[in-house]
Amino acid sequence: MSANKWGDGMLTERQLYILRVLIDDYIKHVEPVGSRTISKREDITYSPATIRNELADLEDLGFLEKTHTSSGRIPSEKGYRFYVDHLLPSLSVQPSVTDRTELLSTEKVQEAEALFDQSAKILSDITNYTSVVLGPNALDMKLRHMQIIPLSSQMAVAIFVTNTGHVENRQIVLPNSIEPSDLEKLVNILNERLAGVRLVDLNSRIQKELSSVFKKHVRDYQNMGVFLDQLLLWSKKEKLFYGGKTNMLSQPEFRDLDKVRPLLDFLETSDLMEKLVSSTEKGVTVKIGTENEHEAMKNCSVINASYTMHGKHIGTISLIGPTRMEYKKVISLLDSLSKEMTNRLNDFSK
Amino acid sequence: MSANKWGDGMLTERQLYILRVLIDDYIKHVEPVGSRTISKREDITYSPATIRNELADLEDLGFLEKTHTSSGRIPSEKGYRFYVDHLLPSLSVQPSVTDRTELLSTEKVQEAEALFDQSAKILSDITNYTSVVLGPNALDMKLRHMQIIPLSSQMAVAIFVTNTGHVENRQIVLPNSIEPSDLEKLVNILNERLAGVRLVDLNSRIQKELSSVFKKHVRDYQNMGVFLDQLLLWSKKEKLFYGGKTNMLSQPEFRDLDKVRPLLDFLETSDLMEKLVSSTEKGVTVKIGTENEHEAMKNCSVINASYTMHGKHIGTISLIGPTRMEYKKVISLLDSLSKEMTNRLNDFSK
DNA sequence: GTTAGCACTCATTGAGAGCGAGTGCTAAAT
DNA sequence: ATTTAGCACTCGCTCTCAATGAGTGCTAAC
Repeated sequence: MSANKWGDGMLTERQLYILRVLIDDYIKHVEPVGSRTISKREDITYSPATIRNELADLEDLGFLEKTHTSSGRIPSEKGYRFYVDHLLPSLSVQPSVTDRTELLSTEKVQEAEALFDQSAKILSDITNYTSVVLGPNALDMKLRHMQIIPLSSQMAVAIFVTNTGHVENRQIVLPNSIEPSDLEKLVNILNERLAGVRLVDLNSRIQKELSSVFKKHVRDYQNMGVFLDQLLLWSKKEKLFYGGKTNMLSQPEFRDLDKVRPLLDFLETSDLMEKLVSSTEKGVTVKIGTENEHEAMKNCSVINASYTMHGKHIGTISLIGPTRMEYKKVISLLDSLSKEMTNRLNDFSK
Repeated sequence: MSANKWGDGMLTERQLYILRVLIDDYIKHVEPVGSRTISKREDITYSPATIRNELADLEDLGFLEKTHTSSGRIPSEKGYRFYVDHLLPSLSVQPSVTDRTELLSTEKVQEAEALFDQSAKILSDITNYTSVVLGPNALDMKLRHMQIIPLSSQMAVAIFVTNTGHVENRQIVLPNSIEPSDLEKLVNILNERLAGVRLVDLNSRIQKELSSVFKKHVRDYQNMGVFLDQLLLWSKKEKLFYGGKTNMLSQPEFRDLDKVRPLLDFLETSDLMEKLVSSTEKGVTVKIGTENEHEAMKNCSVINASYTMHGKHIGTISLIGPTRMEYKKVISLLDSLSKEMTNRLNDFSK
């Protein structure tokens, strides 16, 4: 009789099996599972009483919970964690799933933004959960070309094109002192010297390396500092693409208004969302319940998968649903979808 | 005893007064209002029985409804319409309201987009309803400058700067045949000839006026047509800014999940939203219930106010809430907020 | 024209009974 | 030493029923 190590004790094969069956059933039917239900499965040869004993043990070990004294069991957070880590069948990709991800390929998705948006929409459609794509941080991209286009004597638009074809722009106030010829020189210097530098590094690079050059070519250098700060000081902005924000409403565990409200509010106020779906690890990661370290997410699981460009992790595609998620289906789906995104992205840059 | 014309009949002063009091009360307490409640007001000198007679008449005239045979009255859609058109006290601006709209001025709002976003957020915060700002259609702005920046031998980014400082950009595929010098010529011609033309009109203008010029200066003119279409064919995109999307959940009439769901879904799928909050009229307009001509909005009112630039209507700021809205407060608020937005916008372009 | 009085309606609330799915425990069977 | 049958018990859910109370419409009197 083989056994697995987990925490303090061991689990017998039978316990493992019962735990798996119970969680599968609960995920499917969203109702506490009793001993009779489990014993009815044709591949189970034990009586309800035996199952009950095992269930009591599994509850003592912290894998299961009861909703009230005489109810069936539901998985605890620890139970889900164990299920995801040790009980998930090998991640075979269902054919039906790959069919759907191919949608992504056939749709005419010309630009990266559209790809992210499409991906989020498709993912939430398939799963009926809420999906979030964290787009690449444009400021990590490298400068290809910049330009300043005057609007009036005082105002101008600064435009930055990155190597990925992304365009950042901002309105700036021109210093009174500056002359058109100086502006032109400035832009030329920046383009010559700073091509290939990440947008976010532009400002510090200038401070370090280019002050001498500027002094030589540009009049009124002291005013220039303020201007350059205005031009190159970025506020971090990563773009989030959502799909199925209201899908939470169809999850039976959130039937109650007071329970969905914090969730939906959380989805709307995106400043915390970024942290939630950021992932430093490659591949698919699963965070269950309180592992997400946010009150509103305590009954949710977040699954992240990262996509890459030229082998570098640049963003994530995530799924948010109740802790009782269809992990089996969803993990493999996210895996293949993130790979598909990676492929498509690298096609763009050909 | 004076009277007002409305539909087929007349309403006595007393009826007008009772109707107003009832709607005020219902808006405040969200519960059917009975004759006793009305008669208790100190400025009412009649007994409940008299009120009942009047209420019965007002119901016959279609201004009021009952939820069941022995309930108090609630306003009908027609009732609200009459209330908004004839019973609203003169739109005096509450001091508390102006205080809040000044927030807009003090916040450092540098760009138009930020202004719209801020406005939507502030509006929904004050009112606890859902707000939507329909941004100006960038394609109606005039071309200030355009540029094509190559990314690779095949791909390039086209950038269009408008007179308002807005930047539109798109990735394009370069025709095989085109030479860098030709591309430069093309851009020069476009900038010389098309400055001041609305983006949306660029393509047709070229077809009409510039084909001869191109033939003279640019080789391989036949391929150029496809390329220009790709470059200048816009898909309409107007930007929507939301505030308080989940505020609907705190409205007592939408306590029920099945009732909010369609609403929230509607708010998410924005393609119909644009039509809902578009308004050709200047000033503040109110659409009540089914006047909005969308199933999901049948129990909602939409209040639109347009903001302008150089006297031209360019967008709207709107509020979506239950038909039982605090019209009094909200209409004057929207009026002043839209004016404030107009001021701020015109400050930008100085 | 106004109002007091009264019968009537209907949504809401709470108590109590019955049901059923589930448990834990004990003692017998394997 | 396991496994299982049997049984008492718990708890949530649903149904019914009666009481309550806010409201109405109508009629007859003021």
